Amino acid sequence: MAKTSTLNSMNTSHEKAVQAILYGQSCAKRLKLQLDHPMADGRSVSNYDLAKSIVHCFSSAISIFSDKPKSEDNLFSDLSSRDSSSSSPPPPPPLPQRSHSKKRKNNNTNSSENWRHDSPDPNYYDGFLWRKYGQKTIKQSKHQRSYYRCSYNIDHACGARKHEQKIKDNPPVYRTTYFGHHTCNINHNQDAGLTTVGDSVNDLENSRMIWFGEDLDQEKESHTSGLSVSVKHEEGSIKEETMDQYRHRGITSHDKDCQNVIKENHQPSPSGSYTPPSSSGSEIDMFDSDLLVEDLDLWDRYDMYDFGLR
DNA sequence: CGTATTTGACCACA
DNA sequence: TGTGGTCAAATACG
Repeated sequence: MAKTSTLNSMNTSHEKAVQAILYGQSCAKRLKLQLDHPMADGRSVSNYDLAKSIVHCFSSAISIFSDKPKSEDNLFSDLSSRDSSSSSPPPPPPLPQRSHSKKRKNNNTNSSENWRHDSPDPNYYDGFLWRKYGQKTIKQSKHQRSYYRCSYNIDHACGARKHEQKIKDNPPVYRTTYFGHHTCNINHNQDAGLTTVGDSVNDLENSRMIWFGEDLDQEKESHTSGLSVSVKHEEGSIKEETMDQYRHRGITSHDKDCQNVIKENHQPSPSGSYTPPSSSGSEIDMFDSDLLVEDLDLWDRYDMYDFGLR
Protein backbone atom coordinates (compact mmCIF):
# COMPACT_ATOMS: atom_id res chain seq x y z
CA MET A 1 0.00 0.00 0.00
CA ALA A 2 2.11 2.84 1.19
CA LYS A 3 5.03 0.82 0.08
CA THR A 4 5.17 2.13 -3.43
CA SER A 5 4.54 5.67 -2.50
CA THR A 6 7.22 5.50 0.08
CA LEU A 7 9.62 3.93 -2.29
CA ASN A 8 8.91 6.60 -4.78
CA SER A 9 10.10 9.14 -2.38
CA MET A 10 13.25 7.26 -1.70
CA ASN A 11 16.02 5.83 -3.67
CA THR A 12 15.83 2.33 -4.99
CA SER A 13 16.88 -0.44 -2.72
CA HIS A 14 20.02 -0.93 -4.70
CA GLU A 15 20.97 2.68 -4.40
CA LYS A 16 20.26 2.65 -0.74
CA ALA A 17 22.45 -0.36 -0.30
CA VAL A 18 25.21 1.31 -2.20
CA GLN A 19 24.84 4.38 -0.09
CA ALA A 20 25.00 2.29 3.01
CA ILE A 21 28.18 0.62 1.87
CA LEU A 22 29.73 3.88 0.84
CA TYR A 23 28.86 5.42 4.09
CA GLY A 24 30.28 2.46 5.93
CA GLN A 25 33.42 2.84 3.93
CA SER A 26 33.63 6.46 4.87
CA CYS A 27 33.21 5.59 8.48
CA ALA A 28 35.90 2.97 8.25
CA LYS A 29 38.27 5.44 6.75
CA ARG A 30 37.44 7.95 9.35
CA LEU A 31 38.04 5.36 12.01
CA LYS A 32 41.35 4.47 10.51
CA LEU A 33 42.39 8.07 10.54
CA GLN A 34 41.43 8.44 14.14
CA LEU A 35 43.31 5.29 15.03
CA ASP A 36 46.33 6.48 13.15
CA HIS A 37 46.18 9.80 14.91
CA PRO A 38 44.65 9.11 18.26
CA MET A 39 45.79 12.39 19.68
CA ALA A 40 44.38 14.49 16.93
CA ASP A 41 41.85 17.08 17.85
CA GLY A 42 38.50 17.66 16.40
CA ARG A 43 37.13 14.22 16.93
CA SER A 44 33.45 14.67 17.04
CA VAL A 45 32.71 10.99 16.92
CA SER A 46 34.26 8.31 19.02
CA ASN A 47 36.05 5.37 17.52
CA TYR A 48 33.54 3.05 18.89
CA ASP A 49 30.68 4.97 17.40
CA LEU A 50 32.39 4.81 14.10
CA ALA A 51 32.87 1.08 14.38
CA LYS A 52 29.29 0.73 15.36
CA SER A 53 28.18 2.75 12.43
CA ILE A 54 30.28 0.66 10.10
CA VAL A 55 28.70 -2.50 11.31
CA HIS A 56 25.25 -1.17 10.85
CA CYS A 57 25.90 0.21 7.46
CA PHE A 58 26.99 -3.14 6.22
CA SER A 59 24.18 -4.87 8.00
CA SER A 60 21.84 -2.47 6.35
CA ALA A 61 23.29 -3.19 2.97
CA ILE A 62 23.02 -6.90 3.51
CA SER A 63 19.50 -6.51 4.62
CA ILE A 64 18.62 -4.50 1.56
CA PHE A 65 20.28 -6.99 -0.70
CA SER A 66 18.50 -9.88 0.89
CA ASP A 67 15.70 -11.33 -1.13
CA LYS A 68 12.96 -10.48 1.28
CA PRO A 69 11.78 -7.07 2.17
CA LYS A 70 12.93 -6.14 5.55
CA SER A 71 10.62 -7.54 8.07
CA GLU A 72 10.02 -6.36 11.50
CA ASP A 73 12.81 -8.44 12.77
CA ASN A 74 14.90 -5.58 13.82
CA LEU A 75 12.34 -2.97 13.71
CA PHE A 76 9.33 -1.93 15.55
CA SER A 77 5.88 -3.17 15.08
CA ASP A 78 4.15 0.00 15.91
CA LEU A 79 6.23 2.57 14.26
CA SER A 80 3.47 4.84 13.33
CA SER A 81 3.10 6.08 16.82
CA ARG A 82 6.76 6.74 17.16
CA ASP A 83 7.94 7.67 13.79
CA SER A 84 9.72 10.95 13.43
CA SER A 85 7.47 12.54 15.88
CA SER A 86 9.36 14.83 18.04
CA SER A 87 6.10 16.66 17.93
CA SER A 88 3.99 13.76 18.97
CA PRO A 89 3.72 13.31 22.68
CA PRO A 90 5.49 10.43 24.28
CA PRO A 91 3.36 7.45 25.14
CA PRO A 92 1.62 7.77 28.43
CA PRO A 93 3.50 6.28 31.29
CA PRO A 94 2.40 2.76 31.99
CA LEU A 95 0.37 2.10 35.00
CA PRO A 96 2.32 1.08 38.01
CA GLN A 97 2.88 -2.60 38.02
CA ARG A 98 2.01 -2.91 41.60
CA SER A 99 -1.64 -2.43 41.62
CA HIS A 100 -3.57 -4.14 44.33
CA SER A 101 -4.89 -6.67 41.90
CA LYS A 102 -3.40 -8.84 39.25
CA LYS A 103 -5.04 -6.70 36.74
CA ARG A 104 -4.09 -7.43 33.22
CA LYS A 105 -2.86 -4.50 31.26
CA ASN A 106 -4.10 -3.73 27.83
CA ASN A 107 -1.00 -5.05 26.25
CA ASN A 108 -2.76 -6.15 23.15
CA THR A 109 -3.50 -2.70 22.03
CA ASN A 110 -1.26 -1.19 19.49
CA SER A 111 -0.79 1.83 21.58
CA SER A 112 0.85 -0.02 24.38
CA GLU A 113 2.95 -2.41 22.40
CA ASN A 114 5.74 -0.10 21.63
CA TRP A 115 8.01 -2.17 19.52
CA ARG A 116 9.59 -5.51 18.92
CA HIS A 117 12.96 -6.84 18.27
CA ASP A 118 13.97 -10.18 16.92
CA SER A 119 17.31 -11.64 17.65
CA PRO A 120 19.01 -14.97 17.21
CA ASP A 121 20.53 -14.45 20.57
CA PRO A 122 18.31 -15.30 23.53
CA ASN A 123 20.65 -13.34 25.72
CA TYR A 124 20.34 -10.33 23.58
CA TYR A 125 21.46 -7.32 25.56
CA ASP A 126 19.41 -4.25 24.90
CA GLY A 127 21.11 -1.94 27.31
CA PHE A 128 18.68 -2.28 30.13
CA LEU A 129 18.54 -4.55 33.09
CA TRP A 130 15.51 -6.75 33.32
CA ARG A 131 14.11 -8.99 35.95
CA LYS A 132 12.09 -11.95 34.97
CA TYR A 133 8.77 -12.13 36.69
CA GLY A 134 6.96 -14.81 34.83
CA GLN A 135 6.91 -17.42 32.19
CA LYS A 136 3.94 -18.73 30.35
CA THR A 137 3.14 -21.30 27.76
CA ILE A 138 1.43 -19.59 24.91
CA LYS A 139 -1.29 -21.41 23.15
CA GLN A 140 -0.35 -20.28 19.71
CA SER A 141 3.27 -21.11 20.12
CA LYS A 142 5.10 -24.18 21.17
CA HIS A 143 7.61 -22.05 22.97
CA GLN A 144 7.12 -20.41 26.29
CA ARG A 145 7.04 -16.70 26.71
CA SER A 146 9.10 -15.03 29.36
CA TYR A 147 8.00 -11.85 31.06
CA TYR A 148 10.45 -9.26 32.23
CA ARG A 149 10.23 -5.93 33.89
CA CYS A 150 12.85 -3.33 34.42
CA SER A 151 15.13 -4.13 37.30
CA TYR A 152 14.54 -0.64 38.52
CA ASN A 153 10.84 -1.17 38.57
CA ILE A 154 10.73 -0.54 42.28
CA ASP A 155 13.67 1.75 42.79
CA HIS A 156 12.69 4.13 40.05
CA ALA A 157 9.09 3.14 39.57
CA CYS A 158 10.06 2.17 36.10
CA GLY A 159 7.18 0.62 34.24
CA ALA A 160 9.07 -0.78 31.30
CA ARG A 161 8.33 -4.39 30.53
CA LYS A 162 9.17 -6.83 27.84
CA HIS A 163 8.18 -10.25 26.66
CA GLU A 164 10.60 -12.62 25.12
CA GLN A 165 9.58 -15.61 23.12
CA LYS A 166 11.21 -17.96 20.73
CA ILE A 167 9.35 -17.67 17.48
CA LYS A 168 11.53 -19.71 15.23
CA ASP A 169 13.55 -22.83 15.73
CA ASN A 170 15.96 -23.16 12.92
CA PRO A 171 17.67 -20.82 12.97
CA PRO A 172 16.54 -19.72 16.37
CA VAL A 173 14.86 -16.38 16.50
CA TYR A 174 13.79 -14.79 19.72
CA ARG A 175 11.27 -12.06 19.65
CA THR A 176 11.30 -9.44 22.32
CA THR A 177 8.29 -7.22 22.61
CA TYR A 178 8.67 -4.10 24.67
CA PHE A 179 5.94 -2.33 26.54
CA GLY A 180 5.87 0.88 28.35
CA HIS A 181 8.91 3.01 28.72
CA HIS A 182 11.76 3.44 31.11
CA THR A 183 11.33 6.08 33.69
CA CYS A 184 14.49 5.01 35.41
CA ASN A 185 16.55 6.92 32.85
CA ILE A 186 19.11 4.20 32.97
CA ASN A 187 20.14 3.10 29.58
CA HIS A 188 23.43 1.35 29.47
CA ASN A 189 23.50 1.78 25.79
CA GLN A 190 24.39 5.36 26.14
CA ASP A 191 27.60 4.44 27.72
CA ALA A 192 28.14 1.16 26.14
CA GLY A 193 27.33 2.29 22.68
CA LEU A 194 25.59 -0.96 22.14
CA THR A 195 23.68 -1.37 18.99
CA THR A 196 20.49 -2.21 20.60
CA VAL A 197 17.09 -0.95 21.12
CA GLY A 198 16.48 1.56 23.76
CA ASP A 199 14.10 3.33 25.92
CA SER A 200 10.84 4.12 24.33
CA VAL A 201 10.63 7.47 25.93
CA ASN A 202 13.72 9.31 25.06
CA ASP A 203 15.37 6.76 22.91
CA LEU A 204 13.62 7.59 19.79
CA GLU A 205 16.99 8.39 18.48
CA ASN A 206 18.30 5.09 19.58
CA SER A 207 15.45 3.39 17.93
CA ARG A 208 16.39 4.92 14.66
CA MET A 209 19.55 2.98 14.64
CA ILE A 210 17.83 -0.10 13.47
CA TRP A 211 15.54 1.39 10.97
CA PHE A 212 18.24 1.21 8.42
CA GLY A 213 16.53 3.84 6.41
CA GLU A 214 13.94 1.44 5.20
CA ASP A 215 10.56 2.84 4.68
CA LEU A 216 8.48 2.11 7.63
CA ASP A 217 5.34 1.36 5.79
CA GLN A 218 7.05 -1.51 4.21
CA GLU A 219 7.57 -2.85 7.61
CA LYS A 220 3.94 -3.05 8.30
CA GLU A 221 3.36 -5.24 5.33
CA SER A 222 5.90 -7.85 6.09
CA HIS A 223 5.66 -9.86 9.18
CA THR A 224 7.47 -12.46 11.07
CA SER A 225 7.90 -14.83 8.22
CA GLY A 226 10.44 -12.67 6.51
CA LEU A 227 13.27 -12.59 8.93
CA SER A 228 16.65 -11.66 7.69
CA VAL A 229 18.22 -14.14 9.94
CA SER A 230 21.61 -13.88 8.47
CA VAL A 231 21.75 -10.22 9.16
CA LYS A 232 20.43 -10.62 12.58
CA HIS A 233 22.87 -13.31 13.28
CA GLU A 234 25.64 -10.99 12.49
CA GLU A 235 24.22 -8.43 14.79
CA GLY A 236 23.83 -10.98 17.49
CA SER A 237 27.41 -11.99 17.30
CA ILE A 238 28.44 -8.43 17.41
CA LYS A 239 26.42 -7.85 20.48
CA GLU A 240 27.87 -10.87 22.12
CA GLU A 241 31.22 -9.49 21.33
CA THR A 242 30.28 -6.24 22.86
CA MET A 243 29.04 -7.95 25.93
CA ASP A 244 32.32 -9.74 26.16
CA GLN A 245 33.96 -6.41 26.28
CA TYR A 246 31.82 -5.61 29.24
CA ARG A 247 32.60 -8.83 30.93
CA HIS A 248 36.24 -8.24 30.43
CA ARG A 249 35.78 -4.98 32.17
CA GLY A 250 34.10 -6.66 35.05
CA ILE A 251 30.61 -5.72 34.12
CA THR A 252 27.80 -8.10 33.71
CA SER A 253 24.23 -7.64 32.82
CA HIS A 254 23.32 -8.98 36.18
CA ASP A 255 25.26 -6.40 38.00
CA LYS A 256 22.70 -3.99 39.22
CA ASP A 257 25.28 -1.33 39.65
CA CYS A 258 26.75 -1.80 36.30
CA GLN A 259 25.43 1.45 35.00
CA ASN A 260 27.39 3.19 37.66
CA VAL A 261 30.48 1.28 36.80
CA ILE A 262 30.03 2.11 33.20
CA LYS A 263 29.50 5.74 33.89
CA GLU A 264 32.58 5.84 35.94
CA ASN A 265 34.65 4.07 33.40
CA HIS A 266 33.48 6.09 30.51
CA GLN A 267 33.20 9.64 29.61
CA PRO A 268 29.81 11.10 30.13
CA SER A 269 29.43 11.60 26.45
CA PRO A 270 26.21 9.98 25.37
CA SER A 271 27.84 8.62 22.33
CA GLY A 272 30.41 7.00 24.49
CA SER A 273 34.09 7.44 24.41
CA TYR A 274 34.89 3.87 25.03
CA THR A 275 37.16 2.59 22.37
CA PRO A 276 36.95 -1.11 21.90
CA PRO A 277 40.09 -3.09 21.44
CA SER A 278 40.93 -2.89 17.83
CA SER A 279 41.23 -6.53 17.11
CA SER A 280 42.66 -6.11 13.70
CA GLY A 281 43.08 -3.13 11.56
CA SER A 282 43.59 -5.19 8.49
CA GLU A 283 40.24 -4.51 7.01
CA ILE A 284 40.53 -0.88 7.59
CA ASP A 285 43.88 -0.78 5.98
CA MET A 286 42.37 -1.54 2.66
CA PHE A 287 40.78 1.84 2.56
CA ASP A 288 42.42 4.84 1.18
CA SER A 289 42.40 7.50 3.75
CA ASP A 290 42.35 10.28 1.23
CA LEU A 291 38.81 9.28 0.50
CA LEU A 292 37.90 9.81 4.05
CA VAL A 293 34.79 11.77 4.54
CA GLU A 294 35.87 14.77 6.43
CA ASP A 295 32.78 16.77 5.87
CA LEU A 296 30.35 16.06 8.59
CA ASP A 297 27.57 17.16 6.35
CA LEU A 298 27.75 13.75 4.89
CA TRP A 299 26.72 12.37 8.20
CA ASP A 300 23.60 14.37 7.93
CA ARG A 301 23.18 13.43 4.37
CA TYR A 302 23.17 9.83 5.36
CA ASP A 303 21.07 10.49 8.28
CA MET A 304 19.03 7.43 7.58
CA TYR A 305 22.02 5.45 8.58
CA ASP A 306 22.36 7.32 11.72
CA PHE A 307 22.05 4.67 14.33
CA GLY A 308 21.70 6.94 17.23
CA LEU A 309 25.26 7.96 17.47
CA ARG A 310 24.56 11.56 18.06
C1' DC B 1 22.26 -14.73 53.31
C1' DG B 2 20.72 -11.68 49.83
C1' DT B 3 19.16 -11.64 45.25
C1' DA B 4 17.33 -13.61 41.06
C1' DT B 5 14.58 -17.07 38.90
C1' DT B 6 10.98 -20.48 38.68
C1' DT B 7 6.39 -21.82 38.85
C1' DG B 8 1.68 -22.45 40.17
C1' DA B 9 -2.25 -19.68 41.21
C1' DC B 10 -4.96 -15.76 40.56
C1' DC B 11 -7.10 -12.39 37.79
C1' DA B 12 -8.95 -9.71 33.79
C1' DC B 13 -10.20 -9.52 29.24
C1' DA B 14 -12.05 -11.18 24.86
C1' DT C 1 -14.64 -19.95 29.54
C1' DG C 2 -10.09 -19.91 27.60
C1' DT C 3 -6.05 -17.42 27.26
C1' DG C 4 -2.55 -14.49 28.59
C1' DG C 5 -0.47 -11.25 32.16
C1' DT C 6 0.93 -10.77 36.84
C1' DC C 7 1.71 -12.01 41.60
C1' DA C 8 4.16 -14.12 45.11
C1' DA C 9 5.89 -18.16 47.49
C1' DA C 10 9.32 -21.50 46.70
C1' DT C 11 13.59 -22.50 44.95
C1' DA C 12 18.18 -21.75 43.03
C1' DC C 13 22.31 -19.40 42.88
C1' DG C 14 26.50 -16.77 43.98
